[in-house]
Amino acid sequence: MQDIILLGFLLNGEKTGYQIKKLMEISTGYFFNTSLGSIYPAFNKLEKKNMVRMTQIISGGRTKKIYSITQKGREYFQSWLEEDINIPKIRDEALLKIFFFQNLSNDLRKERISSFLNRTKGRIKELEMTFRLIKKNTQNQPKKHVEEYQKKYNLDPFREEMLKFGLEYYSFLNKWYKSFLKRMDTIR
Amino acid sequence: MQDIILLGFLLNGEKTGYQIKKLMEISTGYFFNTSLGSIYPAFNKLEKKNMVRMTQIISGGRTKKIYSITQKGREYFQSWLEEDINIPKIRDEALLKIFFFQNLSNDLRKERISSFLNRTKGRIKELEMTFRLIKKNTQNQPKKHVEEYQKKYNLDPFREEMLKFGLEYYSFLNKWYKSFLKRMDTIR
DNA sequence: ACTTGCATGTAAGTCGTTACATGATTGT
DNA sequence: ACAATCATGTAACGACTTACATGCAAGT
Repeated sequence: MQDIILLGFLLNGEKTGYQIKKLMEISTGYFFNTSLGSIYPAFNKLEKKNMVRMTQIISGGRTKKIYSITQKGREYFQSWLEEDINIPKIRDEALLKIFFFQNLSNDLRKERISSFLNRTKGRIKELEMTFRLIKKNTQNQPKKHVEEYQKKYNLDPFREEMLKFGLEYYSFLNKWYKSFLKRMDTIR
Repeated sequence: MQDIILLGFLLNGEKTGYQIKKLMEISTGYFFNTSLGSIYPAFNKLEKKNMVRMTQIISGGRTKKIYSITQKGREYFQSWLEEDINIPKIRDEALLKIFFFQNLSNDLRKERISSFLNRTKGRIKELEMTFRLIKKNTQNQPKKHVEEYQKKYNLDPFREEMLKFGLEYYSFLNKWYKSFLKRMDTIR
């Protein structure tokens, strides 16, 4: 899966590992993120498998390794994309904690859920900000500017959909935990 | 986290690794599951750390290793439980696939989402069945029977809540993907 | 002068899975 | 007889993360 996202990001233009990391943070960040310490070795492996091609350049005194996707890489990515979509495994520490909540005092239970709620609200605000930024840069703007912006962030309608999904997902979480907090006292 | 769930399940009585695996499948299964191949080594490590105590018994010709939690294990579990709840990382392959949907034909997009929807419906039905089973065994039943049942499955109100959460979570997914499918043709 | 960001890389460790291997008991 | 379930274990591998290590460039 690590490989896939690297290949995917190379589809619309060559990039360095560092660039991809930055792109991931502002786009797939909330549902898929990976560290630089795993991106670089991953690229080395992909190069050995002839999935990507590397060009070393010197830009402003800095050495950069720019990767582009090969035909083989494209085919590999495509076959992944065409596969059936697996139901996500939710490995959720929060749910696990609540599963064992019988062993926690009611006061601490409420405190932890409240603080959790605050952080999900923060997450929602972050996503809302990204969304507003997109809208601002794609609505009522000269076409050229919009295209530049979309190219820079590799934006497309489906990626926007994913942002919307994130927003609704965290809203769902927020709603559920809020009502859970309310019910808390009545739960035994 | 692997360790934590093992310790947590030992809180209400000693168990074998195999038993815990079975319990996991019917209770935490949809949000946290782990393989036998990692449970056994995990127990060995926990024993070395004096978090659990092992008693080897022979029951019906079979050798079993029954584990019980120690004081040290209890403390370790408790300190985990009392910690702040982290926002879950959703590492979702489904979302990643949709993120790259621009590279898939509209026909395949629809097909994949439809099949995905069918499987989430299956998941919902599974959870509904478990839920009905609980209700059947805890409502209008002699008290003794209910207690036995709850003890067997380590049932408590919070664990029931987690089942309800799962149901609502998958319903949310279902709803979102359904509307996504409908919108599909209008998305570029 | 100093901090932040750009840019890459390695080593150690964690955490987990799948596949393989064994063997007994229980139900059909 | 045969399949399913109970019961344990190991080996190989995979996929990461964190911490460490280096160094230049740009802005304040």
